[in-house]
Amino acid sequence: MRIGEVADRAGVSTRALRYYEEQGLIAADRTGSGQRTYPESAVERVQLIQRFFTAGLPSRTVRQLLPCVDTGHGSPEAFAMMAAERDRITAAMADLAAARDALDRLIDIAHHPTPEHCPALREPAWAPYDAAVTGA
Amino acid sequence: MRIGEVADRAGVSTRALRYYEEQGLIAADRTGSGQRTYPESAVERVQLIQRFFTAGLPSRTVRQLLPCVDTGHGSPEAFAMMAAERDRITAAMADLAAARDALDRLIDIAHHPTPEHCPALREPAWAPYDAAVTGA
DNA sequence: CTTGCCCTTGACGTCAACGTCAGGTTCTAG
DNA sequence: CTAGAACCTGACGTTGACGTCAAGGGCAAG
Repeated sequence: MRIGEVADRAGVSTRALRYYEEQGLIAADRTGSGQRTYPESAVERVQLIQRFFTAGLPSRTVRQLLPCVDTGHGSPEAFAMMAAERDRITAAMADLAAARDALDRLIDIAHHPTPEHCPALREPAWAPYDAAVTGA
Repeated sequence: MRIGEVADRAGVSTRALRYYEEQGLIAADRTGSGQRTYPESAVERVQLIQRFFTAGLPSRTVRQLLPCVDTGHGSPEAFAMMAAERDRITAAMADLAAARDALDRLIDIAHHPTPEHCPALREPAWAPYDAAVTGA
C-alpha cells in the first residue's frame, strides 16, 4: 500500500503519516524510486496512534509506548509511564465531567424562566472543587 | 484585591489574568495609578474559566458563555453553543475512555508473562471502533 | 531617601501536530 | 508519448494559552 491509501483508510492526511514517520512512530519500506510502502497493519497502527493523540499523549510518549505494542512486553519504566498516563487520562475525564456539569447547570439555570435573577448563580457550585480538595 | 493575590488564590499566573482581560473574560477596575483591582468574586470566576479551558473550550467560546453566567439567561445561539460544547465534551470523554482501555489492555498484555508473543495483539481490539461505527 | 517588591505595557518565544506551498520526480491511463 | 494524478523533500505558517524578558512606574517600611 502506498501512502495515499493508508491515509484514506485511516482517515488522516499524508502529511500526518510523514510526520509520524519523522517522529519514529511508523516505519515504511521504500520502493526503488523512494516511495513509501506500508503493510496492511499500518492502518490499524495509525488508528491506534490517533487514539492516543486524541487522549492527549504527546508523540514522544507514544513513541515509547509502541514498542510494547509490537513486542508484547515492556520495561519497568514503560510500565510506570503507562500507569502515569492512565492516571492522567482518568483525571482528565474527571475534569471534563466537572466542566460538563458546570455547563449543564448553566444550561439548566438559563433555560428556566428565572424568577428573580436566579440565586443559584451565587452559590459557588463550580468553585469549591480545589478549595475543598486542595484544602489550601 | 490586586492581581497578585487573585493569581495566588486562583492558582494561575498574573500573565494569565492579563490574558483573560485581553480576551474579554474578566474586567478589572483600575486605581488612579493604573493598577488592576478585582472583587473577591474574581477568584471563582477565574477558576470557572480554568475549568472550561481544561475542558478544551477556546477563549472565544468562554467569552460567549460568561455573560450567561452573569445575567442568568442566554440567547438561542448561546443555548445551541452550550449544547454543542456539552456534546463535544461527552464525545471527548468517550475518546479518553477508549484510549484508556487501549492502555489498560496494553498494560495487561505486557504485564502477563506472555507465553508465545501474545496473539491478543493481533486482534484489532483497538481499531474496530471507526470501522464498525463509521461503516466505511 | 532608598531599598525592594509589586505593578504596568509591549513584544517576542514556545510547543505540538500538523497545513500548505514550492519545485521536482514517478507512476499510470489512454 | 503525454497528460495528470500521486509521490518526494524541504521549509515556512498556524493556533492557543500562555512564558519570559525588557524597561519602567508605584508604594509601604525603615
